[in-house]
Amino acid sequence: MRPNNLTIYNSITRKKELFVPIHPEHVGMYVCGPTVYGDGHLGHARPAITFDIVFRYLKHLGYKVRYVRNITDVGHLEHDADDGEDKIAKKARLEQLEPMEVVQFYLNRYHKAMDALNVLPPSIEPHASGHIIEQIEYIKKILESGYAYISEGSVYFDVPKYNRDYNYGKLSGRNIEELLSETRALDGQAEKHHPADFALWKKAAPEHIMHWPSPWSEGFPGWHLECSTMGEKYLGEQFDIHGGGMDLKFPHHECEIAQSVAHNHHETVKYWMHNNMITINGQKMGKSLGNFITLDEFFTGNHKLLTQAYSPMTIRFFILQAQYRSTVDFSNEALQASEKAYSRMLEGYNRIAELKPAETSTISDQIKALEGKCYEALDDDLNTPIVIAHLFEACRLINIAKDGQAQVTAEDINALKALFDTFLFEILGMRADIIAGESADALKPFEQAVDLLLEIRAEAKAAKNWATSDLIRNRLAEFGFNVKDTKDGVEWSLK
RNA sequence: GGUUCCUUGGCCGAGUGGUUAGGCACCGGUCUGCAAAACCGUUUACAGCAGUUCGAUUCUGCUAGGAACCUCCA
Repeated sequence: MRPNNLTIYNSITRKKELFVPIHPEHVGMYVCGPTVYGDGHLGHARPAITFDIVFRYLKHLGYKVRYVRNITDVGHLEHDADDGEDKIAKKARLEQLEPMEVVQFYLNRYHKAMDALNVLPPSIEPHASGHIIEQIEYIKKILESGYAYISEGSVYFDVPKYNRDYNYGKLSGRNIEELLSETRALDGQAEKHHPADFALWKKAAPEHIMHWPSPWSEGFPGWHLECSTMGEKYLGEQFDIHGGGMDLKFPHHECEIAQSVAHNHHETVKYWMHNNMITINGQKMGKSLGNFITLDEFFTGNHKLLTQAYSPMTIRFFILQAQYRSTVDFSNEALQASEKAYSRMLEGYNRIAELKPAETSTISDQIKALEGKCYEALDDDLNTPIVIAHLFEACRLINIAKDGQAQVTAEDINALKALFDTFLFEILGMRADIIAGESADALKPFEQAVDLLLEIRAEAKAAKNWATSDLIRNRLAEFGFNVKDTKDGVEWSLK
């Protein structure tokens, strides 16, 4: 194990804390996953990538990590026109599909997008629908402890009672008096004792197609419950990290805390981590505002707000160029800057192989310092933009070495290679192959044809036949090829 | 209205009580038959006002503008 200096910002204490796992060498991490009734959008990529970095870094440090990310496939209520009909059920009826078919369809697409973004699969990906029995047992225990009540076949969490014994609002900084005065009157509130009470079990309306038997009614679990239940089932009564988007702080995570305290009489989570939002024109990208762009649309460029397609690695790099607790604003300009930046970094990385080792080094101190600086940045609450800045510094050193402005030893070259392999590829999870896109084998004949044309051009150039050489270069440019004359000969790339 | 938070140069984005973040763009240079590309170098900041301080972009207060949450949401 590496010595652990990792500090993370704990949302519940509102400060950076040294990360000390509950069980030495093991880490339990739970992250709120997607609701699979639609395609994932750019906003969904943020927590996936953020906690992918946490997962990768903890593993790199030598911890045995169990990472649980749930799939919400039941239980999200809607309060508006459809009177609490489950969202997934609604969509299923709309499309005349089985609810589970909808879930599977979008889940497959979600996995595909995550794979493209090089997000590692979590250790366990439990479905809410597969844990109805556990959720019912969980409710029973809360009822036994007296923090819930039954009303008209539904079970509600008794927030005022809980708040007398504990502190409801601890995470989000709210207090119950405000909630009393501020909570709006919503449909179906009559069966609640207090407006702030929330459902643990909801009796299903007759037209509701996703429901399960329970001691209280034929119905479905409340939407905060799955995370408490599955987190405890797979990670225990106490675990290290719980993550999710900032928009889930209240009420979702607040309710989770209340549920688990009512259930276990102590808190479950040691470190709460929340990623910030991705904005578009300064506003949160999301379903309710209808201003989201799906990941597939980014990959294909098929959206009116996009001026081009962006590769998954461009998206990943873009997200990593901001610290996870800051909002990050989407724009074509910003994405294009990321695309160029990452391509430049890869060029730097590829240039390492071309470096000629010398006997002595003029920049070995600077090269050696970079590793420690990268660890320092990661240890400071996963400051990925700083890691990237240091990697650009490495690129600069590689370039001046390549240019002959500095000398490097074989040891330096290995250190540079290791720096990229560890930080860029292993921990930041970037891939080197993604820019090229198409599979190399399929492109081989085309590459050979281009090489042939450039050979002819080289001969023309040697004969000072500029007309021919320029014709080849200019026509290739029209077809979308960049031709570069370098000291070491001609290079080309597809734009 | 309440809770929490933000405002950094042309753009995106780090960070700090005094010392260059980084990227993109711009400009200058190197290279080149020319060009492009590449590489090197460099310029433009900390919303406004007041206070604390030897010194504030960084701390405090006020003002202006913006965001998230309070309803499903990553």
